[in-house]
Amino acid sequence: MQGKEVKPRFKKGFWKPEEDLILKKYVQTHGEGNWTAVSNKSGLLRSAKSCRLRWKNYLRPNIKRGMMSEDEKDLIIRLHKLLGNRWSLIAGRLPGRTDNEVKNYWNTHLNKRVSRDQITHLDSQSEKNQQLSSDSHSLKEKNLEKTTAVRTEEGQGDAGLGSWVEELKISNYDVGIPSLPGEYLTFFNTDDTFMPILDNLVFLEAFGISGDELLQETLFM
DNA sequence: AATGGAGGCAACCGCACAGCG
DNA sequence: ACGCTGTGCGGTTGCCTCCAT
Repeated sequence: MQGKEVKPRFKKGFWKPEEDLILKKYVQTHGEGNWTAVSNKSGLLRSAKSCRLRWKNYLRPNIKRGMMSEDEKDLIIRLHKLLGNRWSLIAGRLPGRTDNEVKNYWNTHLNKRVSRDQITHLDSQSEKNQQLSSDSHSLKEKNLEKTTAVRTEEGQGDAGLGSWVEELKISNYDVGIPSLPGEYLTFFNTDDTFMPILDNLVFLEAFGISGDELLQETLFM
C-alpha cells in the first residue's frame, strides 16, 4: 500500500530475561516515565504500555513476590468489601504488591474463599447469633471511638459536600452533616467486619477525596 | 504415556482521564 | 474548545503447569 504509514510491529507475549535487563537498564539510566521514549529508544520491540506494565508490575524496586501472608489476605478481603474492584486502591495499602497481583489473587483465590465462607456463614448463622449479640456491643463501642471528622469549606453547605456523602451513607456510614460552614462533618462506620483495619485515608481516597484537600483528623483516639 | 480439564498468573485490550499546546 | 499524547485502571484473554483419568 503506497503512502500508508507503517505502524511498528510490537512484540507480544512473555518477557525474556534479556528484555527485562534492557528495560531495567534503560529506566535506571533515564528514569521512570515517558514510556513512548522507552519503547522507541531502548531497542525493545515492545509497546510503551507493555514496557510500563512490565516495569510497574515486575521490575520496579521493592516489589514483593511470592505467597500472600494471612494478614495480607485478610486485608484484601476487608478492603474489597469496602472498596469493591478498586485494585489500585487496595494495592496501595499493601506495600510491595501491585494492583495486577491483588486482582489476580482475588480472582483466583479469595473470590472463591469469600463465596464459600458466605455459604458457611449462612449455615451457621443461627448458631452464632447468640455469641454475636454479646460481642457486637463491644465492637460497636470500639467503632464509635474511631469517628472521623472532615471540616467543610467556608460557604460549603450540605448541598456542596458532594455525592460522596450519599455514598458514605449507602456504605453503612453514619454521617453527621455540619449545620454551619467551617464546622466538622463526622462519619463513622457501623459495619463491624472491616473497621479494625480501616484508616481514615483509605476511605477518603475511596470516595475520591485527597487527604491534602481536606483537613481531617481522628477524634477520641 | 497420552490427554483433557482446571487453576494460576502474566500480559494485553479498551476505555477514561489529565496535561499540554 | 479541541485534539493529541501519556498514563492509569479494570476486565479479559491466553499460555503454562499440574493433576486426574
